Amino acid sequence: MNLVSSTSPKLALFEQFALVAKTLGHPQRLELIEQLGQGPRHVDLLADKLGIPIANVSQHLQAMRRAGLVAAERQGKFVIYRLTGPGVLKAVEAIQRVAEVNLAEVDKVVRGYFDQRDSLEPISRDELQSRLRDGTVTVLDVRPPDEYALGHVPGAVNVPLGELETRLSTLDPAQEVIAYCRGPYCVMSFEAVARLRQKGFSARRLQDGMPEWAAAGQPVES
Amino acid sequence: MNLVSSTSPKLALFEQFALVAKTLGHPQRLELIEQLGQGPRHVDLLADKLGIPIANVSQHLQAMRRAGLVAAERQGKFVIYRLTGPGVLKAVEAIQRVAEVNLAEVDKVVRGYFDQRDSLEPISRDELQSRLRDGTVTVLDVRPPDEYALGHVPGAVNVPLGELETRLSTLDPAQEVIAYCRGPYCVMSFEAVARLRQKGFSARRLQDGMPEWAAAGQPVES
DNA sequence: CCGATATTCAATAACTACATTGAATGTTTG
DNA sequence: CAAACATTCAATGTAGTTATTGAATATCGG
Repeated sequence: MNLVSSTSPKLALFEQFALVAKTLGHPQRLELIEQLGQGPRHVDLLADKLGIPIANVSQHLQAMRRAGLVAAERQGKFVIYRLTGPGVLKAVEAIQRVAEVNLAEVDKVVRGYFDQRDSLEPISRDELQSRLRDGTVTVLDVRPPDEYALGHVPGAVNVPLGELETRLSTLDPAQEVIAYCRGPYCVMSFEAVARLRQKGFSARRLQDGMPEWAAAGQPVES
Repeated sequence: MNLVSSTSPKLALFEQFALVAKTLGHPQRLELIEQLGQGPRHVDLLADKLGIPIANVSQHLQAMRRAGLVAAERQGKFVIYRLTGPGVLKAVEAIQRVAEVNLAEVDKVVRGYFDQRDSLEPISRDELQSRLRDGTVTVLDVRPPDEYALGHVPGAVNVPLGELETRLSTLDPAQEVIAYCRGPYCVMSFEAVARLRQKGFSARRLQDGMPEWAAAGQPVES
C-alpha cells in the first residue's frame, strides 16, 4: 500500500479509491467494521470479540486508519477506535448487496446456516404484517440506533445486537420474536435469532430487511 | 483468492463480501467498471481505452467475473463484458464517497487537477440556478442514461462521456458549458470539461453532482 | 480448412500483504 | 517511580497478487 504515485491525476484518484476498497477486502476487517458500527470500541475488546491476537487487530485498525475508514483517539490506557462516518457502513452494505445478488456462493452459505439450525425459516413480509395486526409478535430491529431512527417497521423495538443480552429481560418470553436488520442476508439478524433461541426464545428472522420492507410499500415508522 | 474455507458460516459469508471488496481494490479494475458503466464492451476496446495490454485486461475481467461484478457473453469473435447490475456502480460510488470524505489525499489530487489546468474552478449550485434562469449556459449531464432518467438538473442535456465527441456539433460554441455527474469529485465531469476545453469550448464543472443538487432542494426534472 | 483476429491460458519474476512473535512505548495506579 | 496494563512496532517467513511474455484456443471470412 504505497501512498502516492507520480502517474496521471486520474489514476492517482483511482488509486485512493482502490485503497479504500482494498482495505475493505479482508473478512476480519469487515468484522471489525461491523463491531465499530455499533459504537466506538477499544482494541482489546475488539480482539476479544473476533477471537484473534491483539497485535493482529491493531495492525488491521491501523491499515483502516490509513484508508480513512476509522479514526483513533487515546483515552487513558485505551485507544478508542470509531468509524469515521456513516459512509463506511454504507459502503460495506453496498458491497454486501453486490455479493448477495451476484454470488451463488453466498446463497449456499446462507442455506447452510439454515440447515444447521433447523427451522430458522424466515417469516415473509406479508405474514409479519398480519401478525402485527394481531399483536402476536415482538419485532426487534437489531440495527444501530441511527439507522433505526431513519425508519423502521411500525412497533419494532430497537435492540442493537450488542445490547441484546442486557435487554432480554424486557422481552415477553411467551411471544414469538421476529428480528430483522438491513437486508435479506444481513448477518446481525442471524446472530440475534441464534442467540435468542439459545436463551429459549421462539425467534425467527424477517425474510428481508429494512430497505426491502419500505420498497415494498409497507408502512414505515420513524 | 481461494474459494471456500471450512470455517464458520459467518466467516464464510464475510469472505465472500471481502472477495468483492478486494476485487474492487485495484485502480485499473475501477477504471474498467467506469467504462462498463457506460455500456457493455469487448476486451479489445477496453484495453485500448485504458492503454494496457489485452492479456492484462482479460485477467482483470476474469477476476471481476469470479467476484460477480461482471458477466461475459461471447458474440462471434468478441467476448462482451457487462456489469452484472446497477449495484456494482452503487458500491463503487459508496467507496468513492468514503474516500472523498475521509482522505485528505484525494482533496490534494483534485486540487492538483485544478492547478494544472487553470480556472477549472467549479460553478456553485446557486450560480448555476441563476444562470439557468438567464438561459446563458448549456448544462451537460455526463452520467449514463439510466441515471439521467432518474432525475437531472432541469434543462440539462444527457451526453454520456463516451458520446461527447460525436455530440460536440450539437453544442452552441458561444455559450459556456457546465458539466456535472455524480458527486463533487466524480471523475467523468473532470474528463468532460478537460475535453471540451481542448476543443475550444468554455467549460466548467458544477461544484457537486446530482445527489447533492437534489439534496439541496433544487428543482429536479425526470 | 487456412489465415486473421480476439481472447484466454500458463509460467515466471517482482512485489505486496498477512500472521506471528517478542520487544518497545506510553499510560495509569499504587 | 515501579508495576501492570494497553497498544504499537519491528522482524520474519509464508502466501497471494500483479505484470509480462509467449503459446494455446476459439471464431470468422474467404
